[in-house]
Amino acid sequence: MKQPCGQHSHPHRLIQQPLTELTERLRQGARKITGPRQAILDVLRRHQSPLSNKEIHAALGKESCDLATVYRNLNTLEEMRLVRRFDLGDGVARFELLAEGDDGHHHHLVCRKCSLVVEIDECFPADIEAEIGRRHGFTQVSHRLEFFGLCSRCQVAPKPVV
Amino acid sequence: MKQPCGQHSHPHRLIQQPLTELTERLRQGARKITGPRQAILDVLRRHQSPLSNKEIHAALGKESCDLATVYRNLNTLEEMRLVRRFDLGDGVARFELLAEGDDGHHHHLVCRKCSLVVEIDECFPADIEAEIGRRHGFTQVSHRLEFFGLCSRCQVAPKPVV
DNA sequence: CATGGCGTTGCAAACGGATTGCACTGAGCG
DNA sequence: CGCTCAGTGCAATCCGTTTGCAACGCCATG
Repeated sequence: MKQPCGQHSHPHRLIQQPLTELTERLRQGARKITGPRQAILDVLRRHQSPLSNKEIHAALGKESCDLATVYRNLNTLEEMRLVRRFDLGDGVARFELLAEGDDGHHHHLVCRKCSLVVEIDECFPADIEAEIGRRHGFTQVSHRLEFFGLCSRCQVAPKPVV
Repeated sequence: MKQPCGQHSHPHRLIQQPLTELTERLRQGARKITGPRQAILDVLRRHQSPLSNKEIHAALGKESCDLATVYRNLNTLEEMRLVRRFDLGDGVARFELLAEGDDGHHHHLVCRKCSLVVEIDECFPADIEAEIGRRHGFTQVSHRLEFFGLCSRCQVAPKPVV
């Protein structure tokens, strides 16, 4: 079913432009540019909505690797700030590609039925965090904010459309 | 270690005032007033911070019951709007007692190190939800908002104080 | 272009929170 | 005071995620 990772004959084909920059960032962390690593980043590059480990694993084509490797890599990539982790509240971690220099701060509007995810611009007045922190003696305050609702499709269709 | 639930000799002792009201709401749902049920509500009544299933189970004294029963009861109680479920992002569900008529809408400020939880008043202008929904074709929009930071204790102490 | 170290991978086992099937118990109605 | 069905204990199970270990392979260095 799965095949060993060392066997792909064109290891760099999927990486298009950001190879240099990517290589740079990987090297800085004493990280290696492996087949699975590239393939995972490539899957994220092709999707706009946050993807779960399992979804990413399923989307890997012939470059597939073990699910555990997907987990490990996403943890690593998050550490390196190449991806951002989202918690949509269903107990499944999802990830988005993070652009260079981008702090990736935005929120999501999630459909309760079909889990459709829309990116949201709205956010807090930034000073509220500091204010809240000061009021309660906290520092380094950040926040997590997600909206939930019923998307237009699920309002009419009683059955979820995945 | 655990003892059967039927053995407590004073089944109603812990319930103080809200027995009538509680009984009312339980009866309406064709629910029974059992020992574990009372004990769980009582534990929540004695705490202000949200508690996990495991914490609640540990806090049950001689009224203890099976952990599975704690899970089942909290699901039931949430359904009945007697408690509110919080997701603090660590993959563990936590619960707070919900007062009669209270919609329980508020948010938390959580310490990243020691998991201290403080209740927060700040929230969104209510119309933002509707606005966001309208803009993206969603209805019934709600939100989840949590703040994370370093509490005053953990700012000085490098080690978490649980 | 060969070599070696260490970061990475596959595989399987384990982990932790949560759920569930089943037989038994007991709350509360008539 | 019985009957009935919600509730319970117990153990098995589920699912997302992590981890131990041996083999592998990326890549800095010679």
